[in-house]
Amino acid sequence: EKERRPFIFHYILIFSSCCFFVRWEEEKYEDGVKWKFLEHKGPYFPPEYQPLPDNVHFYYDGKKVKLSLAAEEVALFFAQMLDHEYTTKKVFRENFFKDWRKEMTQEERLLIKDLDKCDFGEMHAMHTAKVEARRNMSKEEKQALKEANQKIVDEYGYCLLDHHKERIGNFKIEPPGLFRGRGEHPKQGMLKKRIQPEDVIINCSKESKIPVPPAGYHWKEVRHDNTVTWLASWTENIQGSIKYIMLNANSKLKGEKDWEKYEVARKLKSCVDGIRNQYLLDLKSKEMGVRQRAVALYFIDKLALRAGNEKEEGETADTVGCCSLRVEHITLHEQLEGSECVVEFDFLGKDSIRYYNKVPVIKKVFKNLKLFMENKQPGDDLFDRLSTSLLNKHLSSLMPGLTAKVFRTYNASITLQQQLKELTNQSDSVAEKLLSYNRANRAVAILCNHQRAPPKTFEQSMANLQVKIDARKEQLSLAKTELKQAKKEAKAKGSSDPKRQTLVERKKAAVKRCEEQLLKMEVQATDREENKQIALGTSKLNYLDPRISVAWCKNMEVPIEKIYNKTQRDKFAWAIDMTEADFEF
DNA sequence: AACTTAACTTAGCACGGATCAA
DNA sequence: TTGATCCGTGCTAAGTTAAGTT
Repeated sequence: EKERRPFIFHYILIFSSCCFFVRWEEEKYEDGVKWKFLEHKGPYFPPEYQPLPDNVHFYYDGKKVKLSLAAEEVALFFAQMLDHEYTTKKVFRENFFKDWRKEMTQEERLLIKDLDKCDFGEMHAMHTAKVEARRNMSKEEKQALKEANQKIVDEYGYCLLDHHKERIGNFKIEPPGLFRGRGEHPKQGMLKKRIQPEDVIINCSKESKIPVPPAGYHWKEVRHDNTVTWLASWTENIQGSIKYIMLNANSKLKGEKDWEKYEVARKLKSCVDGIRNQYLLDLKSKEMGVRQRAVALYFIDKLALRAGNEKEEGETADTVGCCSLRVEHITLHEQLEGSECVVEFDFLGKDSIRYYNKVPVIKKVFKNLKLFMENKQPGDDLFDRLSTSLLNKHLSSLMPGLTAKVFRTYNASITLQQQLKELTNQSDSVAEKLLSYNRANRAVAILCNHQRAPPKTFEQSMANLQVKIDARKEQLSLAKTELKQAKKEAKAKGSSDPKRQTLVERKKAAVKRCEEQLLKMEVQATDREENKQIALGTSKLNYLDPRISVAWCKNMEVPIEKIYNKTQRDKFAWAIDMTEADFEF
């Protein structure tokens, strides 16, 4: 099936409408309507549980125990994870054991009372062997497996939305297993239950071919709601939240939404000065709530903090964003490392990623913070008169569509644009330009605190690269000597011998190629070192207006493939198609 | 409730060295 | 000796699903 991008046409109409007054409005549906026709095959269910073979056993207190099917399945979830740190954590083990016991028969429950007496060794070994066997499959077997998977994608991976075939993002029902919460999650280790067709709501057009549930089962519900974009949903048993099956990022619906997001952020660019002036004035307000709002906004704008919704205690890991900061998360320094009025932040943000930063702030903010912290305990809210809904309500009154996260998008994108301007030179090589691009990207990732665990093999791979660089240096000096030699010989015998001349040319080319390769590797080493703990992908995919990158590529004559891989080019197809070199965010 | 953002896990693939046939 | 191909390693891309925002 050929790719298609109808929404690009749509955008072009919107844009050209400024100049030509094209009647593009007809393209749009009435408010809230996302589609007129939606047809799909429903979600793909994970395979049924396969009981243990007869030669694999579970032992309790040294004795062989044949578990019931349900208990065995859950035991295997744990056994499979034995290599993982999770299974050493107290909370994880306790949650697992509690939920496992719920799956046991009365008899099993009476016997199995202590997780420490459980021996999952054979089950774990079986799992490891399976992983190994899979790795060692023959080419033919791998090919067969690949084809089988492709068949599933072909059948379940696409839907028909308003006459167009669209890729679905996640068409598979999440398989059962043990919940892997991030950070100190109070529910880690709990049993994430198997989803049955009876749990699944299907959303599609009335007049479409309704997806058929697996034989012998029924859907929970089939509905026809064209004001939402999801194709199927179910409620997950850990938090009781709803999971959705939605379209791929390269779809019209997602692409349009993405484009809108950046348009809102660009609108903020045009009024951010006024908004900044306003919150600077608000720092002096008589109303405490307004002052707290102003300080929070100052942080969100300056530091690109997330909004920070309140969270239910005991349901999730203890993490915070701006509005939910507590007194214990900041330390005030009148004087620190040569700066005045420094705020030291130390808290766990989304995914329990630590945010640590020392930031000089203006006096008024500093004074307000002191005031907010007066007579409070470490565990008290810093902004006790503020919530994300209050903050967002205020923001939307300043500009339609403005919310806290728009500042993150805006500051990320504007930073990229500035950094690219500052760091890149037309005369640089492509490798150097790419290093500059990555550095600009990195500045954004640091601003947004996008971290990653350093790769396990980091040190080794840096060392390997260094070895290669040294080898190339050697090669280069050799090539240079050879060039000198060739030149000498060419001169000595006079320029009449064309063979000598071509040899000189060839040696020159070799030196140049060698130099280029060396530079490329040295640049790569620098880039990798600087990127050790920084994740560039998140900002690239979610915060940086792709049109900035596309325009930069055009200006710098860098092929777009150098900065966006296939998936990213698909997702940003709209930007790649519409953006001219003179685009400005 | 619906949707975006996020890091982690796994799959797949490119690359370079080893091995083998011609 | 040379070119082809095999094979393991290490990295990137894709997939997964948790955790945010509105």
